[in-house]
Amino acid sequence: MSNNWGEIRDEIKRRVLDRELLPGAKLPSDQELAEEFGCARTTVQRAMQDLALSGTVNRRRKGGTRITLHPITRTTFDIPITRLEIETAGKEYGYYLVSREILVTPPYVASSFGLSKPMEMLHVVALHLADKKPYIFEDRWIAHATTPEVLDVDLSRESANEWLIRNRPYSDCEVRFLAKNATPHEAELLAADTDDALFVMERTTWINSAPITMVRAIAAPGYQLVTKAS
Amino acid sequence: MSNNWGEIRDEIKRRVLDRELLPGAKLPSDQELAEEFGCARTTVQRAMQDLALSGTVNRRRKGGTRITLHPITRTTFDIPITRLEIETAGKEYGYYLVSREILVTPPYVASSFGLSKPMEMLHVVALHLADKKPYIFEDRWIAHATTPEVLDVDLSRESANEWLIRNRPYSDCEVRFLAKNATPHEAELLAADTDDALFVMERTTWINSAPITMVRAIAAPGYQLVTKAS
DNA sequence: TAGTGGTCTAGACCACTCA
DNA sequence: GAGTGGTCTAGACCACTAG
Repeated sequence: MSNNWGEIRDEIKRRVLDRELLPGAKLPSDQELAEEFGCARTTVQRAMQDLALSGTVNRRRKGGTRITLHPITRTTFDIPITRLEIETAGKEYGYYLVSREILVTPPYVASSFGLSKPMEMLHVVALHLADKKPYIFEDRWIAHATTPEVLDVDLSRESANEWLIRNRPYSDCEVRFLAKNATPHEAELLAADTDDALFVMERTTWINSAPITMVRAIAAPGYQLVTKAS
Repeated sequence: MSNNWGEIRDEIKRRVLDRELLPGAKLPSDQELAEEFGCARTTVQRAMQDLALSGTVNRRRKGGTRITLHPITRTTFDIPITRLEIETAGKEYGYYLVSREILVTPPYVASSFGLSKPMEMLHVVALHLADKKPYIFEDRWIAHATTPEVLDVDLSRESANEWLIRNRPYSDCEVRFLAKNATPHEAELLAADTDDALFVMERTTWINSAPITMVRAIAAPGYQLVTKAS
């Protein structure tokens, strides 16, 4: 007799792990499970909501609940502010503004925003340091047409990322992870060798389809993104 | 007067995007919001559950609900079966078993599993092809002590990944993303050049702390992982 | 210790979709 | 058309924690 939704979820998970329920198997209806567990249907619904969210089961009206046929690994990454990531690791944070200028967007930036024409944006290049060593190199474009106040910010003291997070929420965000060889310039800034494999995180954000910023964050050699999945 | 939870969620989100609610701002209690929106408290609770899950707000008993002070980008990746990923992209899937042998785990594998001592595992190397071109190179260790049936599977016809997914659910999974330079061997298999930057996805899975498998999937040059975030 | 969020119940109606 | 999941209500009690 389980009367909390977490126990019901765990019991269903156990049946999957113990192979009592195989991929594709159909579960009883919520109503029947409620009777089995001796609880209200709402409670079963809450457990099933969680299992559906984690990808364990698929639910369809009239079709019922089934164990996912082709399970996928669903991973969630929280990408923090770089300063907090470094400080949380117990290291000393450092920040260095490399350049700041208004330029016309090159094609790859415009296309990332989905713009049909190039436009002027604020281009900011900066370096984040952990214990005085290069950690992440940041190449950022900011649409000052959308956020004009950013032109008055002293970006040599505070990273554009932190200012934007406090002052410019976004409605949409696209994230890309990839690998690239270090250019001589990147190698120099990151204390790496030319052609070293570097891990790159790109993010583009919009507010109601108006561009806000696009950033390419290039990590120093050895960087890993780690997470636990369900 | 909103009486469905999605509308309430969207209205709160709108207030955040329009900067009517700033990071750190305290929201009225669920009870008060229920009166404002003219609905039951349960409905507000459902909306808030969603906002908390997406990282928009923080909720604490007695402390109330606040707009997240340091918003983070929370991204969710679904890592599918490679065959389905290729077929979904409308390409022809190919699979080639490179090697299969029982070996003692090298230190990096044992430590990834959290094992104190090395143990014998099945080591499988395979290549996934998209339209006859190398797509992902897979280097996998399978704990046949946990899953002895895998020794009888013909891994030249079916990838170990697909067999495991159908036959060996996991309770825990750790995922790592990183970049590495191609070794001569990897370069040859992936039709790349030695030292090309390659994107690597590593996954280690357990069932109730017993090791199942660890895989290092190395993608051909140009591979990107893309997702939309909230 | 009092306020706030988390959960459960019992019942109702609706929305989707399978047969 | 009927079965099943999704949502809403009104009320209750519990669990956590800020002041």
